[in-house]
Amino acid sequence: MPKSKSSESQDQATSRYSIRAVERTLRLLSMLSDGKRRTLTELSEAIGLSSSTTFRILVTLERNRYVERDGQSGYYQLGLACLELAQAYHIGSDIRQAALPELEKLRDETKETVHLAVLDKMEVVYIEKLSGLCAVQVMSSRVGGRLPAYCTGLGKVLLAYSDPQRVRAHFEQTGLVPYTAATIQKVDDLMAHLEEVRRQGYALDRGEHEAEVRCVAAPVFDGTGEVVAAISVAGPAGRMEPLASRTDIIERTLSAARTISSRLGHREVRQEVHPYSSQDGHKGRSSGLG
Amino acid sequence: MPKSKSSESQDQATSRYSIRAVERTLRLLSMLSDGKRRTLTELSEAIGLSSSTTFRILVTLERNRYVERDGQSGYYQLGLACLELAQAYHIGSDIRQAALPELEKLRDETKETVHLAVLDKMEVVYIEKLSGLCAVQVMSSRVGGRLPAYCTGLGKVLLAYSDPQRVRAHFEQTGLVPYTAATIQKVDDLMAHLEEVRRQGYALDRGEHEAEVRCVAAPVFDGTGEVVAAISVAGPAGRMEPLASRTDIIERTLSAARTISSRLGHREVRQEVHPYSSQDGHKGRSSGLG
DNA sequence: AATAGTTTTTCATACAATGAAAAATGATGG
DNA sequence: CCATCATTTTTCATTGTATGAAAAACTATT
Repeated sequence: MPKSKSSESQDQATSRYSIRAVERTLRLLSMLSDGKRRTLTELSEAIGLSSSTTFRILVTLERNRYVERDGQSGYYQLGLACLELAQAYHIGSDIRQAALPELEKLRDETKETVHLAVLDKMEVVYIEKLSGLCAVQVMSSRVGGRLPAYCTGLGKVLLAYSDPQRVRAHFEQTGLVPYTAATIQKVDDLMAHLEEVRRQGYALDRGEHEAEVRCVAAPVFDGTGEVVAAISVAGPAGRMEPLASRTDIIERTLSAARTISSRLGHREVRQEVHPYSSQDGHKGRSSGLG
Repeated sequence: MPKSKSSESQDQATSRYSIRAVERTLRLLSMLSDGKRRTLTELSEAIGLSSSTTFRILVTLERNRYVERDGQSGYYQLGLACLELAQAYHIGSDIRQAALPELEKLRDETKETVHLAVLDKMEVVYIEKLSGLCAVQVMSSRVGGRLPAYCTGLGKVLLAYSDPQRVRAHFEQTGLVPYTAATIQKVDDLMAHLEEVRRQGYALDRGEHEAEVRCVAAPVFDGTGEVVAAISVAGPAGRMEPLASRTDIIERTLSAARTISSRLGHREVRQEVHPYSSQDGHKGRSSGLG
């Protein structure tokens, strides 16, 4: 058997104060975060640690219900404690607290699926999802799930209020993977589009990630004027088309976003629809937009 | 005798293979699981470690998004990674997968809130919740949340199929805290009630935890014949009363539970009657209705 | 500006985490 | 049924790393 050729120098930027054992543990957890079951051997090979060390980490996690074993088969998977953490995250999240009532209202008004999301490492992470009242659900989104930012309404809004330099640098490095015919594929196009989104104050998604999905997304500001989240209304093309003309949906989405923002302490200095002569191109300060 | 003469005073039952640093980390996480924000000092005092150690744990968690800091205020709270873990837990959970379609059907049929839960350490942990279609929600249940088992429909079902010895021993030690006038308060009463629940094949809750809530719960079996979960339909007293006469709801709940069980490989034949206390079939049989 | 209360950093040391390898367990199949 | 292989648990010696103490850098609060 070939000794795991995977470079164990993978510990890379282990920052000055982080604890190795803990770091390894968290890596193991995130390794299990695809929901697949794995054996000890698989895990220890994947993470590049000896089976004894991996075993001890797993024992510790198991004792605390972060992983559980599938009966006698010996397969490991995530455990109950993970659910409890998520609940706690939700309880502690101002943003979600502030948004929930508005999201419900928005869902009831539009009958479509509404989302709340934040940006992390240039990806969209869904914080909340309220499924639409009509018929079948086809949205692939999940609370806690990640999607690329550049091809979703939520993501584009969030990117639009991020530092353009960083955005460009990131996507020039990673590239823009096309999911549908509508996916933006060139970084230049993306940057131009983001500027427009910022000018408009909202983003539209015309099936850039899932061909049949259309969506309207708007930014949520906090007390410091930063964009901390975004909300969206999404539905099948059939009901949302033509998107730009559904000013009712756009208006309601923007309105909900404004309400949530104000609940987070955001003072509307001016309307967000203003020319683009910013002093500071850095963080998305709404006052700096004008 | 193992040579463990070491004083494991503080770290209590640290099992043979668990890793101290990891154990501490997980305790810190569960400490944050009430959603409250805390400072480093608060946390280090609460967990009984030096501020430097606590700091290093937190740094490691933060790097991996398991905790985040509330701006400059320095307050720590759970982070995004927690959400992702929960999503992964759901994906990997057979039980939830098997149950979801039936739960949706049950919700639509009854218009009430339906739950899926498992037992952990004599507590009910909610795995899934689908809110009722009618009006206001008053249920305090949350996915990932815990409630005492002895005063909820789900809990009573799950206890009814657990080892009575253990159940009795546990509650004799912890006692039965009364939440409402209807809460069972004596262990003997509880045990007698559980036996009945088992005979019936389902449990009713007449406001034993929340005065205004009524609920019907039924067990879910897996391929080995074990009860691995329970489902319930719950709603306000006004709509559910008189509970025992709502045979429609009871029937539908039992039926859904049977379908889920069979999807988990449970064979309906009454083969695996547990050795002790072998009354009549404790399967989801409907003879005991009314 | 001075003080008190935090959070970060440094540092020396003990001991806890680690990999290797041996023992136990379990699966396969001839 | 035993022999073979694969995987999981346990043991063990070693070192490196996690740790508490204490000092330094910050932040309020007055």
